[in-house]
Amino acid sequence: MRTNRPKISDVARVAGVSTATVSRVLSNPDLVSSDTREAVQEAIRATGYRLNLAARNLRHRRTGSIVALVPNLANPFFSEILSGIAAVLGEAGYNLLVADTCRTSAQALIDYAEPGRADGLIALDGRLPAEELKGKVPVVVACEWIPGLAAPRVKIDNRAAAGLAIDHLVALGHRRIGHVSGPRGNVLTEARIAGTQDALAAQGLLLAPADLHIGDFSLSSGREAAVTWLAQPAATRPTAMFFASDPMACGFIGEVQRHGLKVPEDVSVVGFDDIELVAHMSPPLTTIRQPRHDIGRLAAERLLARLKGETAMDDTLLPVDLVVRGSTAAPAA
Amino acid sequence: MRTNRPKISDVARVAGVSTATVSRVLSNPDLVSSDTREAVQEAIRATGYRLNLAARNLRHRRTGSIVALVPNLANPFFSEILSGIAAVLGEAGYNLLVADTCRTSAQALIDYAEPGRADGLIALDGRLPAEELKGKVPVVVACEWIPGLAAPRVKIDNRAAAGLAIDHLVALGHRRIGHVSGPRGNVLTEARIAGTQDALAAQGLLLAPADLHIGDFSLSSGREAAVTWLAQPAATRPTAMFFASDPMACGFIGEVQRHGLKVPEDVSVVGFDDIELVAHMSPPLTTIRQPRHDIGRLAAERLLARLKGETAMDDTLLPVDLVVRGSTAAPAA
DNA sequence: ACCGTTCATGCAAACGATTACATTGTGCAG
DNA sequence: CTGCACAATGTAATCGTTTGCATGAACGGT
Repeated sequence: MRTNRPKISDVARVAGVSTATVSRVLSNPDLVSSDTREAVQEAIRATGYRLNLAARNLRHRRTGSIVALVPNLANPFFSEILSGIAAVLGEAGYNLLVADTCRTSAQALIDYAEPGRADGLIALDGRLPAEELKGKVPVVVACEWIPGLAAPRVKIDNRAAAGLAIDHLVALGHRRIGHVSGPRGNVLTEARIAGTQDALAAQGLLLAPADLHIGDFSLSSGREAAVTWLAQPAATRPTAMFFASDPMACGFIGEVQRHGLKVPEDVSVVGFDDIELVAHMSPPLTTIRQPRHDIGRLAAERLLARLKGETAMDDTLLPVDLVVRGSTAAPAA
Repeated sequence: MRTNRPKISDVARVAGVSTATVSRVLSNPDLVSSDTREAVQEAIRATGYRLNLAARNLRHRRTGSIVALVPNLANPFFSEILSGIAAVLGEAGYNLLVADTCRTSAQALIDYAEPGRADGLIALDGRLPAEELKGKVPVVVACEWIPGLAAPRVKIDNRAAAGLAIDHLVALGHRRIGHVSGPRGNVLTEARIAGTQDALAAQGLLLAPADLHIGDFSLSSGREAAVTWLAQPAATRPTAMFFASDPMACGFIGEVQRHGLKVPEDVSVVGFDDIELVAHMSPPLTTIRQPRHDIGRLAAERLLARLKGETAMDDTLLPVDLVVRGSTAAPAA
């Protein structure tokens, strides 16, 4: 570490003023006369001075960073949300700290919520312990939510989104529709299962227990669902499947095609998320589009507003679209 | 901001010792007798004391964070590298700061390299200005590299990787092979074009100017390459295409299929990166696998080693594999 | 009984900025 | 000419830790 980095007192000496004046030039230029201001700025240039953020933060009792807790950094779904968060925070002069909740110890995660570590926290993971987050830095939850935690939430209406998918399939003529969910215990999983059941019920249909597969959002769990589905007699298995994530839908389609069946002729498929690639597969995937970048942006904006004193705790619900592409069609006669 | 957060002096008062002793319990427990140590720990518990990192960092003249500069956070390719970086840094007790180079002003990016902001920097973007990074925090470059910057690099052998792809296609019997590259000015672009040309030359073949498409790694640029390719007379256009990224290969395949042609029957396709989804498309994509997670891990480890005093600046080259799947076959007779 | 070690602890000065308060100088009204 | 308001600057305390140095107690060897 260079020990010779110029500090504010060096600038002060060169400019022939006190450190207070230099500091004022830096953070409140109007308070100093234009003559001195220019002399100080010249001295800053001459010395190559750069502000030490740690010192400023200590004095201001803030850190200038926001931490985002992400369930899985490698998942493109989350990275696009992060991108939205980063855009807003960068503009506002905040640093973005990220931590992968699946690779970090529980204690370390809670420590991120300590003031002194970050000024605020955006949780993209609903499985964080509500109790441990109370009384620490302001929190906003995006996508998922944390039961029992009083924090603004930015998300979509998952039940309604599932309804869109089911209604589309029913309108095409499907009567037996299966669902591949996320892992048990995930709040999205429950909301989307409930939405599926509701929408089916509204049409006088039922989600048979055998047609509900518990997955984990990953490609391979979609493939496993395909194996089970393929093992059922063709006459009685669902003619359409609704997946709680696009990767699962892709895994399913890949496996089904490998067995010589065709999508959508032999089975219709609806995904969830609309990640970029699925529009270019064959068949292109019908799916529910989530405005991921906006979710990130809004979550960051809500958090910044809270840091400025806003106290509203209400949820923000973003609209979703059903994007109809080639993976859905009327069932075979 | 709670003003009543207990500080080290509160703990000291409760425990009946000096602040120095409390500090030693925290960072160097062996220096204090077990009696006092326990008293202090009890006082810490009683007061609910939590260390203020900003203060410690100020004193230690370090920040405890590493910043990663990513060209595009939303790109799954980078997010998996980030995941590797996060894994290593988290374990070592460092924070991971991320910034999106395409959404951040040039000055702001350079500021990240200031000591006081972060202790080190991992650049995933080769277009950062080498001059501006000199004399600041230690840097490691991953995937890409920055010409003129003396920093360890962690990457793959891009020329050799391109060679693997070309050799595979030639071995299948292809004689006219096209290449869709990344954007001009990107170091990977040049290396992969050179590798393609070298490998073709070694087989007595040539990359015709008309068969080199300049893309930008995105899906849509792959689709544009398909439009151009489709417009060429079927008899004389390339029978195989090598892409500098998987998304471009997907965009190409999607467009070609939409026009009723088949992969690999009508054209063989090789991608680059092996992102997770492409194994499940139809046809599954033949591609070059990059060990993304390992690239991230190694880059982080190299940086930590530099922070501990290691001075070696040599490059780390990671092995790549050709993953042969269904998108390549012998050309039609 | 004396003295040099060693061990445990305290005192106070850093780390590098910000800012409440004090001080000085200037202009202007009375 | 006096006094007051205000603008520009300086002085020094502060943010919460860490750590070099000093101190004093305990101990063992002679």
